[in-house]
Amino acid sequence: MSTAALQFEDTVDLDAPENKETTSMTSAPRKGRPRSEKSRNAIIKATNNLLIHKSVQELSIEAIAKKAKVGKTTIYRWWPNKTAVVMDALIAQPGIQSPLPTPKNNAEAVIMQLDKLIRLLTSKNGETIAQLFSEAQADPKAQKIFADTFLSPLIDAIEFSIQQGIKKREFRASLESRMAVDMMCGPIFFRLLSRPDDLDDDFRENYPKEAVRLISA
Amino acid sequence: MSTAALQFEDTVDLDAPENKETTSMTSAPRKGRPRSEKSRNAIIKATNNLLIHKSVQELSIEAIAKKAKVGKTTIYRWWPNKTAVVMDALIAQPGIQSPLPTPKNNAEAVIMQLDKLIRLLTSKNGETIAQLFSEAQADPKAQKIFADTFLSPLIDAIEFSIQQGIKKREFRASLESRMAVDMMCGPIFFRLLSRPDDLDDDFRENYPKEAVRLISA
Amino acid sequence: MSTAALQFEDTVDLDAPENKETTSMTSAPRKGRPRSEKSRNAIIKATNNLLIHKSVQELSIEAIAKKAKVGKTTIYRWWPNKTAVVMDALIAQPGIQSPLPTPKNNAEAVIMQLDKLIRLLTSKNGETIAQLFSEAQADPKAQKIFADTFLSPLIDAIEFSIQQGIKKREFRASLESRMAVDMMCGPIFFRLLSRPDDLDDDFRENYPKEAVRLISA
Amino acid sequence: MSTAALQFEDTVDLDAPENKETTSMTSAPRKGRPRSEKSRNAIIKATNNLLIHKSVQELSIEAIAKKAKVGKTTIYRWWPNKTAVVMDALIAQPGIQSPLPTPKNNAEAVIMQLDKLIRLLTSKNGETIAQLFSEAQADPKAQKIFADTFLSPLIDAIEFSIQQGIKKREFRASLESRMAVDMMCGPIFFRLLSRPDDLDDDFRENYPKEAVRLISA
DNA sequence: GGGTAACCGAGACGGTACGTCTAGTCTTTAA
DNA sequence: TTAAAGACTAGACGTACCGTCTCGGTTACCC
Repeated sequence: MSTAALQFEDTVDLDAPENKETTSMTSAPRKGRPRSEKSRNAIIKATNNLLIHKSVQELSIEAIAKKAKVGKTTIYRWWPNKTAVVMDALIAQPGIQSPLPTPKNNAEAVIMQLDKLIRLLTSKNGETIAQLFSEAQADPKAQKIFADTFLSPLIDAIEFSIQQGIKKREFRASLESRMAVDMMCGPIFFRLLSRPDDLDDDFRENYPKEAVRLISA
Repeated sequence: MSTAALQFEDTVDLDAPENKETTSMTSAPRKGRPRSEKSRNAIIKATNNLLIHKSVQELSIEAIAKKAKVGKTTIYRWWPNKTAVVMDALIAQPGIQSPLPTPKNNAEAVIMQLDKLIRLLTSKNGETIAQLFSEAQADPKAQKIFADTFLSPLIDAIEFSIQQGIKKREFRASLESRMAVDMMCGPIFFRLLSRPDDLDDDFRENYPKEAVRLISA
Repeated sequence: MSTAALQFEDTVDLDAPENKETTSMTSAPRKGRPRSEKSRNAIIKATNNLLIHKSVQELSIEAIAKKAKVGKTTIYRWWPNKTAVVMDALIAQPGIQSPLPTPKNNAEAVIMQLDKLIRLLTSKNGETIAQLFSEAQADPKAQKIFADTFLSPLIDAIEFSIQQGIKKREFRASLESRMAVDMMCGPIFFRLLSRPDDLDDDFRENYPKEAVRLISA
Repeated sequence: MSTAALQFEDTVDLDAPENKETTSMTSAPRKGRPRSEKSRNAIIKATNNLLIHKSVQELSIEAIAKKAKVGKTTIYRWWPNKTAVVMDALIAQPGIQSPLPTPKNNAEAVIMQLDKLIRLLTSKNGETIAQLFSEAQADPKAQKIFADTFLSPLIDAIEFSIQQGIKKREFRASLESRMAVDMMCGPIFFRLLSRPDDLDDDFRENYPKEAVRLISA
């Protein structure tokens, strides 16, 4: 999904999926009227606008269609459900994917990645992401979309750094990388979901260092 | 909320709240027809039965009322929302609260508490709890209910153990107890929500010890 | 529309119109891509197949297009509406038009025409015709198509016979031919629409004679 | 359904049906909130208002609900389909049922009944009735409703007069009453459906007499 | 022991959104 | 150049629930 080699240039690489439903990269000479890019943009924009004042749960496909001046069918044609639309809308926002500066070692890499994650979840989209994460719980389809589009790229990158760190003896050799990832990211998401207000500057300042110290050799 | 002194006898004490909305323990000689305990039980039972085949999100007040042969109004009179009903239904299940044996030190206490938490989330109710946690994201009222009824008792108990541990020099002095709690519990919930299948015996075996080791002095 | 002279050779002449929208008989070397006869046949066939299980009202252009594996536009380009398509599909069925034997007088002519009409409406297409007649009520365009293609040829022929009969003193002189036609055909259609089951052999046997007797001198 | 004895006082007796879906005549102590008569009236009124500018086909349940400020469910709860609503709306209009003066014989009775029928079909509701008649073709449920509510009362009354007339030797003895009814009513409905504009004063003046003459002894 | 107050079930109410379907139009590529 | 394919906007369909309301009835307490 996300090539580790690219991690610091396009860590979260949310636009990579090449999801055949939403993008047509195939050069097959498609017949008929092509998908309207204008409609797609209108839908994404409308969704983002509505998300400013509403929660994901309150959001309705109907409202998006109305605001985007688009037929409901057009939305259902290209996205399987609300979660998928919101996901795409989220990704389309500028600043979601920003490259990280090159770190001097893997500890610093992880710290930077955690810091970035916290920043992301603290931003005005944090709440939306939390809601998406939640929404996904009950719907395996949505869960897969969330995992593929958002969670995996993020986690894979961190895992890669940790694996590198273990190899280079920066981190403890006894570490299982997957559990290490959970230990790094878990607390952040737990705060997001349980006490989002405590996801503050103070936390962003201290947590990454503290966390990385725990796994350092 | 939950007195720390009781932690090992009734740690999770989910039935304690005496929420004035759901129970009337006040001995004030209320007028009128008293609440029908039969109806309450029917509702709880119906909810639990429905939860076997449906997710919390799929569950509807209407369906509960129908199954319990109860008027919708009766549900709305006693519970503010679906989350509250499900919560009560969950608590009513046997085996949710079980006292823990007395630990020989605070490290062991935390390990036992984490183990218990994992067991709880791995049980057949784990999924329901995850869904409740999620559902709560969009609705502050539900969030408060979930926190008060489930999360706080649990976390407070762990925090108490950690504080004790810090005081007794079992745990690192530099620790902020709140963050330590997040570090202990976060990874568990993160797995629950992101890769519930990895919340397995192996994890239950290893994680608590590993986690506690990290904060030990 | 239908020349009276042809009445007994091709009374109902449903395929006569040479409607420029539906057929291209002009030998002018039309430019551009020629109309696909394959598509036309597929549409007609699909329509007839769908009519076996569905009423005209339940039939949709969309369904026809899908079944015929044809774009909706292709249908819209060649037929103004559903009624027109169904009409063409009906006509394409074999056995709709059959010439009548030469009658010995106008009374017999009318009887034969009524008998033929009843046979037509009793056949497996009778129901479809009734539905077309109905469908036309709400849509003037459809009404015109139905009248031109089906009703007028039929009625004109009967009216012609009646006019001849009046002239030859076979029928009462006081008769207004238009009203006489209504009196002949009305009861048949009324039964068709109100109690189609009563449009039976018995009726076909007795009605035409009875009706003609009423207008005979 | 319609007692013949009442024919001239309440010939069409459209409000008789005592349809269990729409009226509750049973003295059973009904549970639950009773049906809102206010809503029922609002729906009927809205339907009639909309029918002024729209055809039955153009009419939508949604539009009725909106105009009547009523939930769609409320309409679906009490009427099986659009046809039924329109039927009830039609009946509710004043002047639909008007008693006829006492006739001096059965011939005059039939003439008066035919005249009334033509008047009814010529009135501003004529078009709606034609559309209902049509709409009913494809839907057996609607057909039954139309027959029971509108057609039967009307036809039964005429048939009764004809039967009386036959008994009293006013009409030909060879007549089968059912066919006679079709012969009387068929032409009227045929004109209504095929050339409604010809359903004019002239026709109303002449047809009934002409028709009755045909069946007179 | 009658009155009264709060409960109970049932179920109708006005609404909102769902996901599907169809109509008729518009915009491409293929013939 | 036109045909054909298929995406487009628009909006109705009938269903499911929401949270509220209004019934007739029941069950306690309080005078």
